[in-house]
Amino acid sequence: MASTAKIDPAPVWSAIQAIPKGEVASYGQVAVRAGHPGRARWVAQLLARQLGPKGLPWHRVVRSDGRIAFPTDSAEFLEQAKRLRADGVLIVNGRVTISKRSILDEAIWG
DNA sequence: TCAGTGACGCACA
DNA sequence: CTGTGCGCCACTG
Repeated sequence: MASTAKIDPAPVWSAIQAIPKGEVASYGQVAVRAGHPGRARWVAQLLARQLGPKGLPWHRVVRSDGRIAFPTDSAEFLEQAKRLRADGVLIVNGRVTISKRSILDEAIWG
């Protein structure tokens, strides 16, 4: 069989959808939640390819430092920052102003 | 098949 | 605190 055998991204979309409004999660945390620990880059790649369902709250996925993955001068950055603010998340210096990484660690699922 | 790439993460200075 | 370097792994051409 010549199947491409690519990993099923479904659990990844599920993990992102599971992020509560007003909170954010890191790529690594999403990867773990999706059952693929250490695949943070893979998760980022999926989003970069703009795959996944339409209503996917991709803007709630940030770096482990709470930093937005895009350059501060990028249009994509402004887009994500705008959406996060709409969710009630405050952004300062391109960084999510949440109690350190309360969420990035395990405040959500841990 | 091989080599390059990247919306990452972490250790170290 | 910031900046730099390396490792990681899946996908693309």
